[in-house]
Amino acid sequence: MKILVVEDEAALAEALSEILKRNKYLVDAVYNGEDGLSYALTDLYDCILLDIMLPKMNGLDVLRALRKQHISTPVLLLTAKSDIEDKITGLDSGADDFLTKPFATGELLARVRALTRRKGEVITDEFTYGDIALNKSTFSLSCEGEFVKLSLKEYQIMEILISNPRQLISKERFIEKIWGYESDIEYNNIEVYISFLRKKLSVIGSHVTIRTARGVGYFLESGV
Amino acid sequence: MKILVVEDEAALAEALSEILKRNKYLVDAVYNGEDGLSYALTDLYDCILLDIMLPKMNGLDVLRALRKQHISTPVLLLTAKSDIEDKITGLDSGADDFLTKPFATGELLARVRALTRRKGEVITDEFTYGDIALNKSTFSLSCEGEFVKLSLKEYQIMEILISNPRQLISKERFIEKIWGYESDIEYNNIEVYISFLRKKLSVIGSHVTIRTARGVGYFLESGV
DNA sequence: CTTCAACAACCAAAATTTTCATAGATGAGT
DNA sequence: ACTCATCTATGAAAATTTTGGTTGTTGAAG
Repeated sequence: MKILVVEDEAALAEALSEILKRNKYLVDAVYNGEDGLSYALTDLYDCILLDIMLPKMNGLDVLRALRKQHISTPVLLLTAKSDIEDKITGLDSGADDFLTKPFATGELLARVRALTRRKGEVITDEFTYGDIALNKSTFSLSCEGEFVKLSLKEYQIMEILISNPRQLISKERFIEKIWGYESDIEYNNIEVYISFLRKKLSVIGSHVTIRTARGVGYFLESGV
Repeated sequence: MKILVVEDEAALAEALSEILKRNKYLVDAVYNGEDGLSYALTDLYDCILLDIMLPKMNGLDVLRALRKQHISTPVLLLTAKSDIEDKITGLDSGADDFLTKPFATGELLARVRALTRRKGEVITDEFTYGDIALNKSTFSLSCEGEFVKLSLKEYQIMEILISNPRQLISKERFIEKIWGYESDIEYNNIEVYISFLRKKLSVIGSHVTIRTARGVGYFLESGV
Protein backbone atom coordinates (compact mmCIF):
# COMPACT_ATOMS: atom_id res chain seq x y z
CA MET A 1 0.00 0.00 0.00
CA LYS A 2 1.69 3.16 -1.27
CA ILE A 3 0.92 6.69 -0.17
CA LEU A 4 1.92 10.06 -1.55
CA VAL A 5 2.31 12.96 0.85
CA VAL A 6 2.23 16.45 -0.65
CA GLU A 7 3.06 18.95 2.06
CA ASP A 8 5.43 21.89 2.09
CA GLU A 9 5.91 22.25 5.82
CA ALA A 10 8.92 20.03 6.28
CA ALA A 11 8.19 19.14 9.89
CA LEU A 12 4.64 18.08 9.13
CA ALA A 13 5.63 16.15 6.03
CA GLU A 14 8.25 14.36 8.11
CA ALA A 15 5.75 13.56 10.85
CA LEU A 16 3.18 12.24 8.40
CA SER A 17 5.69 10.04 6.64
CA GLU A 18 6.93 8.71 9.96
CA ILE A 19 3.48 7.82 11.22
CA LEU A 20 2.51 6.17 7.97
CA LYS A 21 5.73 4.21 7.64
CA ARG A 22 5.40 2.96 11.18
CA ASN A 23 2.05 1.58 10.06
CA LYS A 24 3.48 -0.34 7.16
CA TYR A 25 2.66 2.04 4.37
CA LEU A 26 5.16 2.87 1.67
CA VAL A 27 5.49 6.62 1.60
CA ASP A 28 6.75 9.16 -0.91
CA ALA A 29 6.82 12.79 0.12
CA VAL A 30 7.10 15.85 -2.10
CA TYR A 31 7.12 19.47 -1.08
CA ASN A 32 5.23 21.45 -3.69
CA GLY A 33 2.17 21.18 -5.89
CA GLU A 34 3.94 20.66 -9.20
CA ASP A 35 5.93 17.70 -7.96
CA GLY A 36 2.80 16.42 -6.27
CA LEU A 37 0.94 16.45 -9.55
CA SER A 38 3.66 14.74 -11.55
CA TYR A 39 4.10 12.03 -8.92
CA ALA A 40 0.36 11.51 -8.62
CA LEU A 41 0.00 11.23 -12.38
CA THR A 42 2.02 8.03 -12.32
CA ASP A 43 -1.11 6.48 -10.80
CA LEU A 44 1.03 4.33 -8.56
CA TYR A 45 -0.45 5.43 -5.25
CA ASP A 46 -3.33 4.01 -3.29
CA CYS A 47 -3.98 7.28 -1.49
CA ILE A 48 -2.76 10.87 -1.60
CA LEU A 49 -2.47 13.24 1.35
CA LEU A 50 -2.67 16.67 -0.17
CA ASP A 51 -2.20 20.00 1.55
CA ILE A 52 -4.24 22.86 0.13
CA MET A 53 -1.77 25.66 0.74
CA LEU A 54 1.25 24.75 -1.34
CA PRO A 55 4.01 26.60 -3.16
CA LYS A 56 4.07 26.62 -6.98
CA MET A 57 0.64 25.04 -7.38
CA ASN A 58 -2.38 25.10 -5.13
CA GLY A 59 -3.57 21.74 -3.79
CA LEU A 60 -7.03 22.18 -5.25
CA ASP A 61 -5.54 22.84 -8.68
CA VAL A 62 -3.45 19.71 -8.34
CA LEU A 63 -6.59 17.79 -7.47
CA ARG A 64 -8.58 19.18 -10.35
CA ALA A 65 -5.76 18.43 -12.78
CA LEU A 66 -5.61 14.88 -11.48
CA ARG A 67 -9.30 14.22 -11.83
CA LYS A 68 -9.25 15.73 -15.26
CA GLN A 69 -6.70 13.11 -16.25
CA HIS A 70 -9.07 10.50 -14.83
CA ILE A 71 -6.73 9.57 -12.02
CA SER A 72 -9.16 8.49 -9.34
CA THR A 73 -6.74 7.83 -6.51
CA PRO A 74 -8.50 8.71 -3.25
CA VAL A 75 -7.38 12.10 -1.98
CA LEU A 76 -7.39 13.20 1.65
CA LEU A 77 -7.18 16.98 1.73
CA LEU A 78 -5.33 18.70 4.54
CA THR A 79 -6.91 22.00 5.45
CA ALA A 80 -5.47 24.51 7.85
CA LYS A 81 -8.70 25.62 9.45
CA SER A 82 -12.11 24.07 9.13
CA ASP A 83 -13.00 26.44 6.36
CA ILE A 84 -16.30 25.45 4.80
CA GLU A 85 -15.38 27.28 1.62
CA ASP A 86 -12.35 25.07 1.11
CA LYS A 87 -14.40 22.03 1.85
CA ILE A 88 -17.08 22.81 -0.66
CA THR A 89 -14.50 23.65 -3.31
CA GLY A 90 -12.66 20.50 -2.35
CA LEU A 91 -15.72 18.34 -2.81
CA ASP A 92 -16.42 20.01 -6.13
CA SER A 93 -12.88 19.30 -7.17
CA GLY A 94 -13.09 15.62 -6.37
CA ALA A 95 -11.67 15.25 -2.87
CA ASP A 96 -12.71 12.16 -0.96
CA ASP A 97 -12.23 13.38 2.59
CA PHE A 98 -10.76 16.12 4.72
CA LEU A 99 -8.46 16.34 7.65
CA THR A 100 -8.27 19.59 9.58
CA LYS A 101 -4.91 20.52 11.05
CA PRO A 102 -3.95 19.81 13.74
CA PHE A 103 -5.15 16.22 13.86
CA ALA A 104 -4.69 13.11 15.93
CA THR A 105 -2.63 10.19 14.66
CA GLY A 106 -5.57 7.85 15.15
CA GLU A 107 -7.85 9.96 13.04
CA LEU A 108 -5.30 10.19 10.25
CA LEU A 109 -4.86 6.43 10.14
CA ALA A 110 -8.59 5.78 10.31
CA ARG A 111 -9.27 7.99 7.35
CA VAL A 112 -6.47 6.59 5.26
CA ARG A 113 -7.77 3.10 6.03
CA ALA A 114 -11.28 4.11 5.04
CA LEU A 115 -10.13 5.57 1.75
CA THR A 116 -7.90 2.71 0.75
CA ARG A 117 -10.48 0.13 1.73
CA ARG A 118 -12.96 1.85 -0.53
CA LYS A 119 -10.59 1.54 -3.44
CA GLY A 120 -9.67 -2.05 -2.68
CA GLU A 121 -13.26 -3.06 -3.22
CA VAL A 122 -13.33 -1.91 -6.79
CA ILE A 123 -11.87 -4.90 -8.56
CA THR A 124 -13.92 -5.13 -11.69
CA ASP A 125 -15.72 -2.59 -13.77
CA GLU A 126 -18.53 -4.97 -14.53
CA PHE A 127 -21.77 -5.65 -12.78
CA THR A 128 -23.26 -9.06 -13.42
CA TYR A 129 -26.57 -10.69 -12.67
CA GLY A 130 -28.14 -13.78 -14.17
CA ASP A 131 -26.84 -14.13 -17.70
CA ILE A 132 -26.05 -10.46 -18.22
CA ALA A 133 -23.05 -8.23 -17.58
CA LEU A 134 -23.12 -4.46 -17.48
CA ASN A 135 -19.84 -2.78 -18.26
CA LYS A 136 -19.16 0.39 -16.34
CA SER A 137 -16.61 1.83 -18.71
CA THR A 138 -18.08 0.99 -22.09
CA PHE A 139 -21.73 1.39 -21.08
CA SER A 140 -22.49 -1.89 -22.77
CA LEU A 141 -24.77 -4.69 -21.78
CA SER A 142 -23.84 -8.20 -22.78
CA CYS A 143 -25.22 -11.70 -22.68
CA GLU A 144 -23.13 -14.62 -23.90
CA GLY A 145 -21.17 -12.76 -26.52
CA GLU A 146 -24.04 -10.55 -27.61
CA PHE A 147 -23.55 -6.83 -26.96
CA VAL A 148 -25.60 -3.67 -27.04
CA LYS A 149 -24.49 -0.18 -26.21
CA LEU A 150 -26.57 1.74 -23.70
CA SER A 151 -27.08 5.48 -23.65
CA LEU A 152 -26.18 7.34 -20.47
CA LYS A 153 -29.66 7.32 -18.99
CA GLU A 154 -30.29 3.74 -19.96
CA TYR A 155 -27.03 2.82 -18.29
CA GLN A 156 -27.85 4.71 -15.12
CA ILE A 157 -31.19 2.96 -14.80
CA MET A 158 -29.65 -0.41 -15.49
CA GLU A 159 -26.85 0.19 -13.00
CA ILE A 160 -29.33 0.89 -10.25
CA LEU A 161 -31.33 -2.20 -11.13
CA ILE A 162 -28.36 -4.53 -11.35
CA SER A 163 -26.75 -3.18 -8.19
CA ASN A 164 -29.86 -4.21 -6.28
CA PRO A 165 -31.07 -7.36 -7.98
CA ARG A 166 -34.55 -8.57 -6.97
CA GLN A 167 -34.81 -5.40 -4.92
CA LEU A 168 -37.79 -3.22 -5.70
CA ILE A 169 -36.73 0.27 -6.78
CA SER A 170 -39.35 2.99 -6.79
CA LYS A 171 -39.64 5.40 -9.67
CA GLU A 172 -39.14 8.17 -7.17
CA ARG A 173 -35.80 6.66 -6.27
CA PHE A 174 -34.67 6.40 -9.88
CA ILE A 175 -35.51 10.04 -10.35
CA GLU A 176 -33.73 11.17 -7.22
CA LYS A 177 -30.63 9.20 -8.07
CA ILE A 178 -30.41 10.13 -11.72
CA TRP A 179 -31.99 13.54 -12.15
CA GLY A 180 -31.68 14.77 -8.58
CA TYR A 181 -34.27 15.45 -5.97
CA GLU A 182 -35.18 18.84 -7.36
CA SER A 183 -36.11 17.74 -10.85
CA ASP A 184 -39.66 17.77 -12.15
CA ILE A 185 -39.21 14.75 -14.39
CA GLU A 186 -42.33 12.66 -15.05
CA TYR A 187 -42.68 9.01 -14.12
CA ASN A 188 -43.41 8.31 -17.74
CA ASN A 189 -39.81 9.05 -18.49
CA ILE A 190 -38.73 6.09 -16.39
CA GLU A 191 -41.33 3.94 -18.08
CA VAL A 192 -39.92 4.88 -21.46
CA TYR A 193 -36.39 3.95 -20.45
CA ILE A 194 -37.59 0.68 -18.95
CA SER A 195 -39.20 0.01 -22.28
CA PHE A 196 -35.89 0.76 -24.08
CA LEU A 197 -34.02 -1.53 -21.73
CA ARG A 198 -36.45 -4.39 -22.14
CA LYS A 199 -36.03 -4.13 -25.86
CA LYS A 200 -32.25 -4.26 -25.54
CA LEU A 201 -32.41 -7.18 -23.13
CA SER A 202 -34.42 -9.08 -25.67
CA VAL A 203 -32.04 -8.10 -28.49
CA ILE A 204 -29.14 -9.77 -26.70
CA GLY A 205 -31.36 -12.72 -25.85
CA SER A 206 -31.08 -12.49 -22.09
CA HIS A 207 -33.31 -14.34 -19.67
CA VAL A 208 -33.10 -11.50 -17.19
CA THR A 209 -36.32 -9.53 -17.06
CA ILE A 210 -37.35 -6.21 -15.61
CA ARG A 211 -40.45 -6.91 -13.56
CA THR A 212 -43.04 -4.27 -12.80
CA ALA A 213 -44.35 -3.62 -9.32
CA ARG A 214 -47.54 -1.81 -10.09
CA GLY A 215 -47.88 1.55 -8.43
CA VAL A 216 -44.31 1.49 -7.19
CA GLY A 217 -41.46 0.65 -9.47
CA TYR A 218 -39.32 -2.07 -10.99
CA PHE A 219 -36.89 -4.82 -10.12
CA LEU A 220 -34.59 -7.19 -11.90
CA GLU A 221 -35.20 -10.90 -12.03
CA SER A 222 -33.31 -13.75 -13.61
CA GLY A 223 -36.06 -15.59 -15.41
CA VAL A 224 -34.44 -19.01 -15.76
CA MET B 1 -35.78 39.59 8.82
CA LYS B 2 -37.49 36.40 9.92
CA ILE B 3 -35.79 33.20 10.98
CA LEU B 4 -37.10 29.70 11.59
CA VAL B 5 -35.39 27.55 14.20
CA VAL B 6 -36.00 23.80 13.99
CA GLU B 7 -34.42 22.16 17.02
CA ASP B 8 -35.78 19.58 19.45
CA GLU B 9 -33.46 20.21 22.38
CA ALA B 10 -35.52 22.77 24.23
CA ALA B 11 -32.58 24.46 25.93
CA LEU B 12 -30.72 24.95 22.67
CA ALA B 13 -33.80 26.12 20.81
CA GLU B 14 -34.40 28.63 23.57
CA ALA B 15 -30.82 29.86 23.49
CA LEU B 16 -30.84 30.25 19.72
CA SER B 17 -34.11 32.18 19.75
CA GLU B 18 -32.82 34.41 22.50
CA ILE B 19 -29.58 35.25 20.72
CA LEU B 20 -31.34 35.93 17.46
CA LYS B 21 -34.07 38.06 18.99
CA ARG B 22 -31.52 40.12 20.83
CA ASN B 23 -30.05 40.81 17.40
CA LYS B 24 -33.30 42.07 15.96
CA TYR B 25 -34.41 39.00 14.10
CA LEU B 26 -37.98 37.77 14.25
CA VAL B 27 -37.84 34.17 15.34
CA ASP B 28 -40.20 31.22 15.15
CA ALA B 29 -39.14 27.98 16.81
CA VAL B 30 -40.53 24.50 16.28
CA TYR B 31 -39.43 21.27 17.86
CA ASN B 32 -39.68 18.52 15.29
CA GLY B 33 -39.10 17.90 11.62
CA GLU B 34 -42.70 17.75 10.49
CA ASP B 35 -43.57 21.11 11.98
CA GLY B 36 -40.31 22.46 10.61
CA LEU B 37 -41.27 21.42 7.13
CA SER B 38 -44.76 22.86 7.23
CA TYR B 39 -43.55 26.16 8.64
CA ALA B 40 -40.75 26.37 6.12
CA LEU B 41 -43.14 25.65 3.25
CA THR B 42 -44.89 28.94 3.90
CA ASP B 43 -41.76 30.52 2.36
CA LEU B 44 -41.96 33.37 4.83
CA TYR B 45 -38.50 33.00 6.28
CA ASP B 46 -35.22 34.57 5.26
CA CYS B 47 -33.19 31.82 6.83
CA ILE B 48 -33.71 28.45 8.50
CA LEU B 49 -31.60 26.94 11.29
CA LEU B 50 -32.15 23.22 10.96
CA ASP B 51 -30.93 20.50 13.26
CA ILE B 52 -30.15 17.19 11.60
CA MET B 53 -31.19 14.90 14.44
CA LEU B 54 -34.88 15.53 14.92
CA PRO B 55 -37.91 13.57 16.07
CA LYS B 56 -40.59 12.59 13.54
CA MET B 57 -38.61 13.67 10.49
CA ASN B 58 -34.89 13.89 9.93
CA GLY B 59 -33.46 17.33 9.16
CA LEU B 60 -31.98 16.19 5.90
CA ASP B 61 -35.35 14.86 4.79
CA VAL B 62 -36.95 18.16 5.67
CA LEU B 63 -34.32 19.90 3.61
CA ARG B 64 -34.77 17.64 0.63
CA ALA B 65 -38.53 18.02 0.77
CA LEU B 66 -38.15 21.79 0.86
CA ARG B 67 -35.82 21.97 -2.12
CA LYS B 68 -38.10 19.65 -3.98
CA GLN B 69 -40.89 22.16 -3.52
CA HIS B 70 -38.51 24.78 -4.88
CA ILE B 71 -38.28 26.63 -1.61
CA SER B 72 -34.81 28.12 -1.76
CA THR B 73 -34.65 29.72 1.67
CA PRO B 74 -31.02 29.53 2.86
CA VAL B 75 -30.57 26.69 5.34
CA LEU B 76 -27.93 26.57 8.04
CA LEU B 77 -27.58 22.96 9.17
CA LEU B 78 -26.76 22.22 12.80
CA THR B 79 -24.62 19.10 13.11
CA ALA B 80 -23.70 17.44 16.34
CA LYS B 81 -20.18 16.47 15.44
CA SER B 82 -18.18 17.53 12.46
CA ASP B 83 -19.23 14.43 10.62
CA ILE B 84 -18.08 14.63 7.05
CA GLU B 85 -20.77 12.18 5.97
CA ASP B 86 -23.50 14.49 7.18
CA LYS B 87 -21.86 17.41 5.48
CA ILE B 88 -21.60 15.72 2.15
CA THR B 89 -25.19 14.53 2.35
CA GLY B 90 -26.16 18.01 3.50
CA LEU B 91 -24.54 19.64 0.53
CA ASP B 92 -26.17 17.13 -1.80
CA SER B 93 -29.49 17.91 -0.21
CA GLY B 94 -29.17 21.63 -0.73
CA ALA B 95 -27.79 23.01 2.51
CA ASP B 96 -26.08 26.38 2.33
CA ASP B 97 -23.82 26.15 5.35
CA PHE B 98 -23.08 24.18 8.50
CA LEU B 99 -22.62 24.95 12.12
CA THR B 100 -21.07 22.34 14.35
CA LYS B 101 -22.35 22.17 17.89
CA PRO B 102 -21.24 23.61 20.22
CA PHE B 103 -20.71 26.97 18.57
CA ALA B 104 -19.91 30.54 19.51
CA THR B 105 -22.59 33.21 19.36
CA GLY B 106 -20.42 35.30 17.09
CA GLU B 107 -20.02 32.52 14.60
CA LEU B 108 -23.75 31.85 14.56
CA LEU B 109 -24.57 35.46 13.84
CA ALA B 110 -21.87 35.78 11.21
CA ARG B 111 -23.19 32.82 9.30
CA VAL B 112 -26.79 33.95 9.47
CA ARG B 113 -25.72 37.36 8.22
CA ALA B 114 -23.79 35.78 5.36
CA LEU B 115 -26.75 33.67 4.32
CA THR B 116 -29.34 36.39 4.46
CA ARG B 117 -27.10 38.87 2.71
CA ARG B 118 -26.69 36.38 -0.10
CA LYS B 119 -30.43 36.20 -0.56
CA GLY B 120 -30.91 39.96 -0.31
CA GLU B 121 -28.80 40.41 -3.40
CA VAL B 122 -31.08 38.39 -5.61
CA ILE B 123 -33.66 40.93 -6.56
CA THR B 124 -34.38 40.18 -10.15
CA ASP B 125 -34.28 37.02 -12.18
CA GLU B 126 -33.01 38.83 -15.22
CA PHE B 127 -29.53 39.59 -16.41
CA THR B 128 -29.21 42.53 -18.74
CA TYR B 129 -26.48 43.94 -20.92
CA GLY B 130 -26.68 46.37 -23.80
CA ASP B 131 -30.08 45.94 -25.41
CA ILE B 132 -30.64 42.36 -24.28
CA ALA B 133 -32.14 40.71 -21.22
CA LEU B 134 -31.66 37.09 -20.23
CA ASN B 135 -34.41 35.63 -18.10
CA LYS B 136 -33.24 33.13 -15.52
CA SER B 137 -36.57 31.41 -15.02
CA THR B 138 -37.92 31.21 -18.55
CA PHE B 139 -34.54 30.71 -20.25
CA SER B 140 -35.50 33.36 -22.76
CA LEU B 141 -33.45 36.04 -24.36
CA SER B 142 -35.14 39.28 -25.31
CA CYS B 143 -34.44 42.53 -27.08
CA GLU B 144 -37.06 45.26 -27.25
CA GLY B 145 -40.09 43.02 -27.21
CA GLU B 146 -38.56 40.28 -29.35
CA PHE B 147 -38.09 36.93 -27.62
CA VAL B 148 -36.36 33.65 -28.26
CA LYS B 149 -36.24 30.63 -26.04
CA LEU B 150 -32.83 29.17 -25.27
CA SER B 151 -32.07 25.55 -24.61
CA LEU B 152 -30.36 24.66 -21.34
CA LYS B 153 -26.82 24.66 -22.71
CA GLU B 154 -27.41 27.81 -24.73
CA TYR B 155 -28.69 29.45 -21.60
CA GLN B 156 -25.74 28.36 -19.52
CA ILE B 157 -23.27 29.74 -22.02
CA MET B 158 -25.19 32.99 -22.31
CA GLU B 159 -25.43 33.34 -18.56
CA ILE B 160 -21.68 33.09 -18.20
CA LEU B 161 -21.16 35.62 -20.95
CA ILE B 162 -23.67 38.13 -19.67
CA SER B 163 -22.53 37.80 -16.08
CA ASN B 164 -19.08 38.93 -17.17
CA PRO B 165 -19.71 41.41 -19.97
CA ARG B 166 -16.62 42.43 -21.95
CA GLN B 167 -14.71 39.87 -19.94
CA LEU B 168 -12.89 37.27 -21.95
CA ILE B 169 -14.03 33.75 -21.07
CA SER B 170 -11.90 30.83 -22.16
CA LYS B 171 -13.44 27.76 -23.69
CA GLU B 172 -11.80 25.78 -20.95
CA ARG B 173 -13.75 27.82 -18.44
CA PHE B 174 -17.07 27.29 -20.18
CA ILE B 175 -16.44 23.58 -20.15
CA GLU B 176 -15.43 23.46 -16.50
CA LYS B 177 -18.46 25.47 -15.46
CA ILE B 178 -21.04 23.69 -17.58
CA TRP B 179 -19.86 20.14 -18.10
CA GLY B 180 -17.51 19.88 -15.13
CA TYR B 181 -13.78 19.60 -14.93
CA GLU B 182 -13.74 15.89 -15.67
CA SER B 183 -15.57 15.97 -18.97
CA ASP B 184 -13.90 15.25 -22.27
CA ILE B 185 -16.06 17.62 -24.26
CA GLU B 186 -14.48 19.13 -27.36
CA TYR B 187 -13.93 22.84 -27.88
CA ASN B 188 -15.96 22.56 -31.02
CA ASN B 189 -19.00 22.04 -28.87
CA ILE B 190 -18.62 25.53 -27.48
CA GLU B 191 -18.13 26.87 -30.96
CA VAL B 192 -21.37 25.25 -32.04
CA TYR B 193 -23.31 26.82 -29.19
CA ILE B 194 -21.73 30.19 -29.83
CA SER B 195 -22.93 29.82 -33.37
CA PHE B 196 -26.47 29.00 -32.15
CA LEU B 197 -26.43 32.01 -29.85
CA ARG B 198 -25.23 34.40 -32.53
CA LYS B 199 -28.07 33.26 -34.71
CA LYS B 200 -30.59 33.89 -31.95
CA LEU B 201 -29.11 37.28 -31.15
CA SER B 202 -29.60 38.25 -34.75
CA VAL B 203 -33.14 36.85 -34.77
CA ILE B 204 -34.17 39.23 -32.00
CA GLY B 205 -32.28 42.05 -33.70
CA SER B 206 -29.87 42.79 -30.90
CA HIS B 207 -26.78 44.92 -31.26
CA VAL B 208 -24.96 42.83 -28.70
CA THR B 209 -22.34 40.63 -30.31
CA ILE B 210 -20.28 37.70 -29.18
CA ARG B 211 -16.71 38.51 -30.08
CA THR B 212 -14.07 35.89 -30.66
CA ALA B 213 -10.67 35.98 -29.03
CA ARG B 214 -8.73 33.69 -31.24
CA GLY B 215 -7.01 30.86 -29.45
CA VAL B 216 -8.75 31.64 -26.19
CA GLY B 217 -12.47 32.18 -26.02
CA TYR B 218 -15.30 34.65 -26.31
CA PHE B 219 -16.70 37.79 -24.77
CA LEU B 220 -19.83 39.88 -25.01
CA GLU B 221 -19.85 43.34 -26.47
CA SER B 222 -22.57 45.89 -26.98
CA GLY B 223 -22.03 46.85 -30.57
CA VAL B 224 -23.73 50.27 -30.63
C1' DC C 1 -68.83 -10.27 -13.14
C1' DT C 2 -68.78 -5.66 -14.75
C1' DT C 3 -67.15 -0.94 -14.52
C1' DC C 4 -64.05 2.44 -13.98
C1' DA C 5 -60.15 4.98 -12.79
C1' DA C 6 -55.44 4.68 -12.26
C1' DC C 7 -51.41 2.85 -14.03
C1' DA C 8 -48.19 1.10 -17.45
C1' DA C 9 -46.33 0.16 -22.14
C1' DC C 10 -45.03 1.84 -26.12
C1' DC C 11 -44.97 4.44 -30.44
C1' DA C 12 -43.99 8.54 -32.62
C1' DA C 13 -42.43 12.99 -32.71
C1' DA C 14 -40.17 17.00 -30.79
C1' DA C 15 -36.36 19.03 -28.64
C1' DT C 16 -31.82 19.03 -27.38
C1' DT C 17 -27.17 17.76 -27.35
C1' DT C 18 -23.25 16.05 -29.57
C1' DT C 19 -20.49 14.67 -33.42
C1' DC C 20 -18.68 15.06 -37.96
C1' DA C 21 -17.13 17.14 -42.08
C1' DT C 22 -15.98 20.97 -44.62
C1' DA C 23 -15.05 25.59 -45.73
C1' DG C 24 -13.31 29.91 -44.21
C1' DA C 25 -10.30 32.98 -41.40
C1' DT C 26 -6.09 34.12 -39.10
C1' DG C 27 -1.50 35.09 -38.25
C1' DA C 28 3.35 33.50 -37.63
C1' DG C 29 7.24 32.64 -40.33
C1' DT C 30 9.39 33.00 -44.41
C1' DA D 1 2.84 39.12 -49.85
C1' DC D 2 2.60 33.96 -49.74
C1' DT D 3 2.27 29.51 -47.28
C1' DC D 4 0.84 26.68 -44.05
C1' DA D 5 -0.68 24.98 -39.86
C1' DT D 6 -4.06 26.05 -36.67
C1' DC D 7 -8.21 27.78 -35.20
C1' DT D 8 -13.14 28.95 -36.05
C1' DA D 9 -17.86 28.85 -38.14
C1' DT D 10 -21.46 26.39 -39.56
C1' DG D 11 -24.52 23.05 -41.88
C1' DA D 12 -26.07 18.66 -41.42
C1' DA D 13 -26.64 14.42 -39.37
C1' DA D 14 -26.49 11.29 -35.54
C1' DA D 15 -27.52 10.28 -30.94
C1' DT D 16 -29.91 11.06 -26.93
C1' DT D 17 -33.38 12.77 -24.02
C1' DT D 18 -37.91 14.26 -23.26
C1' DT D 19 -42.81 14.90 -24.25
C1' DG D 20 -47.47 13.59 -25.77
C1' DG D 21 -50.54 10.87 -26.94
C1' DT D 22 -53.04 6.05 -27.57
C1' DT D 23 -53.85 1.67 -26.14
C1' DG D 24 -53.72 -2.05 -23.12
C1' DT D 25 -53.78 -3.81 -17.97
C1' DT D 26 -54.96 -4.12 -13.50
C1' DG D 27 -57.46 -4.33 -9.42
C1' DA D 28 -60.73 -2.20 -6.31
C1' DA D 29 -65.57 -1.04 -5.78
C1' DG D 30 -69.93 -1.87 -6.71
